Amino acid sequence: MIDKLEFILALARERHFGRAAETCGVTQPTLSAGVKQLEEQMGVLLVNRGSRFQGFTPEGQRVLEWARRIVGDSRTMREEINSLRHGLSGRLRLAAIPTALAMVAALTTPYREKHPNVQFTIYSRNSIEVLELLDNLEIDAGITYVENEPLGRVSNVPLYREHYRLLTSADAPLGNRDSVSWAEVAQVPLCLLTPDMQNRRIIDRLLKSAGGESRPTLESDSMILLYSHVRTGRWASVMPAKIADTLGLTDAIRAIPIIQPEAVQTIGLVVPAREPMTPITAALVAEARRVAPQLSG
Amino acid sequence: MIDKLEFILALARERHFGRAAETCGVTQPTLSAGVKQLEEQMGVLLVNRGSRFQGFTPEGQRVLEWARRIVGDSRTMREEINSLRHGLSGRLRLAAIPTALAMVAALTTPYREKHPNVQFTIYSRNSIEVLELLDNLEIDAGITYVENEPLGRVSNVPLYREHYRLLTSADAPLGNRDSVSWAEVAQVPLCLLTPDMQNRRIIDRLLKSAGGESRPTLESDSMILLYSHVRTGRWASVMPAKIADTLGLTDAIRAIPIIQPEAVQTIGLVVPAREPMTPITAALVAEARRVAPQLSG
DNA sequence: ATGGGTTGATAGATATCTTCTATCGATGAT
DNA sequence: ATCATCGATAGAAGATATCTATCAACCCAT
Repeated sequence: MIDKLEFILALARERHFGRAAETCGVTQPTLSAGVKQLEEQMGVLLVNRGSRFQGFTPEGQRVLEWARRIVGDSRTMREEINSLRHGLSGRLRLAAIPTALAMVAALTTPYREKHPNVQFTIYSRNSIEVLELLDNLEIDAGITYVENEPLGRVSNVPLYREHYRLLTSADAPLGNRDSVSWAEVAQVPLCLLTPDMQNRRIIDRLLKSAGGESRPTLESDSMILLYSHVRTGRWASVMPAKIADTLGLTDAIRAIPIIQPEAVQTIGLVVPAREPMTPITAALVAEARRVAPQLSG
Repeated sequence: MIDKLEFILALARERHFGRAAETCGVTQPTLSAGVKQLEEQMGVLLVNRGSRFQGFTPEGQRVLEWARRIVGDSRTMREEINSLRHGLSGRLRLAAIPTALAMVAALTTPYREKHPNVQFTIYSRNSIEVLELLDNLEIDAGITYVENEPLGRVSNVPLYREHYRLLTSADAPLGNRDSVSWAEVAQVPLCLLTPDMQNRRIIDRLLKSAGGESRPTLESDSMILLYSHVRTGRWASVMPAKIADTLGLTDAIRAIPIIQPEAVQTIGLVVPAREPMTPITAALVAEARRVAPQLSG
């Protein structure tokens, strides 16, 4: 039965019978039959079909909610029993927004020292995708903004606060300043993240409320790409202080605090709002609580 | 998979492979094989066996906890989907302590008017058994004391407060009084519930703290039996005011308030502490919240 | 000790269910 | 009109599950 519920989960994320079947490691007829069997047991159609997947019926959506929960619980149970025998082991799947990638190591490093048998898989995703992956049980935890856009069915542990810096060459127009305003930043051609990233939306909002407009010369979904452009000394960007520090800058590049307003965004760990958590996730939450005071600033 | 978890639940309540199998509607080898399969999947022994059932291993106890949850959720899901189609229908299973039996009708009657397709099964059990039945998913809700002995993993809705009366013939020693003390009651030969009932333990405690001792002439686990003895005019008992009122007394029998101390016990509805509840249970909780103010006194 | 009763495990046969491959019909795009 | 895509269906092969029958260990009483 639980495996049929996994079919529903796969179908929800793939929205396609064939692909859903593939991710479940079965053929498409098998998945079709599984869904159909669920429908017979429930006595209701769960999926609207018309020669292709057309979403879930209202009943299907409720079953989907339950499936998330039941499948999640059954995995947590297995993990818990496993931990009782072999200590903490398995794989911790994590997704972080690009601007937070640099600080993930502050979490994984002490974690690994305590639990050397846990392996990590870490995805770089935008904040919406992080929540989707969490919903679909494809990751155990996410790292994203915790106080802006709605989070949904998760609980969170604040980790640190993001302060913004103008990264620019020392000999560029604003290069000699000790601080700049958002209004001034709005005048500079910038390299920014793509608009699907919440960081970009935050910066757009700040620029707009300072009377400016966001007209980035260059967009990318990769911080590495933005950073490598800035390093040439010919481009400028707005980045969180923490990532600028981590990446390290040449002498010729300056990271100038942006004030007026002094904008701050909290980044935190998000985990499914369900008790109990898997032991692997619980240990990550504990670690997050431990390191948060050291990171904050 | 879920059906195997049901085997674990059945085994926990029956503590016997054969009987557990029977309640699951399978043969004993089938249940044995199911448990064994779970053990193989988990990689741990779940049940201590030595030619007979000897309880669960620590891992087995964890699996049992998860099984309660997962099986409960899967039933709730089915019920919820069913309610979406057919409105509220199915069976509401309830257990109440004997002293509360008389007031169950105050709950079931308005419930039935709103949801005529729901059928009821109502057990009379002691307070400990009520909680066990709840744990084992054998009932949807219980009615018992909510503030004395520990309740465990349940949430509760207070329903009314139990006040005690001495039921005795008008021409018996204390029969002409308007109120009596617990110390006085302790001198009277009483008909009381058996000591496995929390009501009896409460009364024993009250008698003892008034310097008396509990030496009931007659014990029974049935309120009907106690009541029928009192009605003869030759026996006395201590009962909650509510049940005395409901049963109705002859002219010759008086229900005398017992004061010093004026002892009060809260009775409430208890349901599994898990969200969401089955629609049938949720409706009962709503009903309980509605009628509680009218009952309290 | 010993025999009867009880308990859970095991063996083997049968039935059921599951999953696969192959193919079809419907739909939508070009 | 043609082609490609998608999900449903049919049929066969394989895997599982469940049953009956029986066994071995154990408990208890004599």
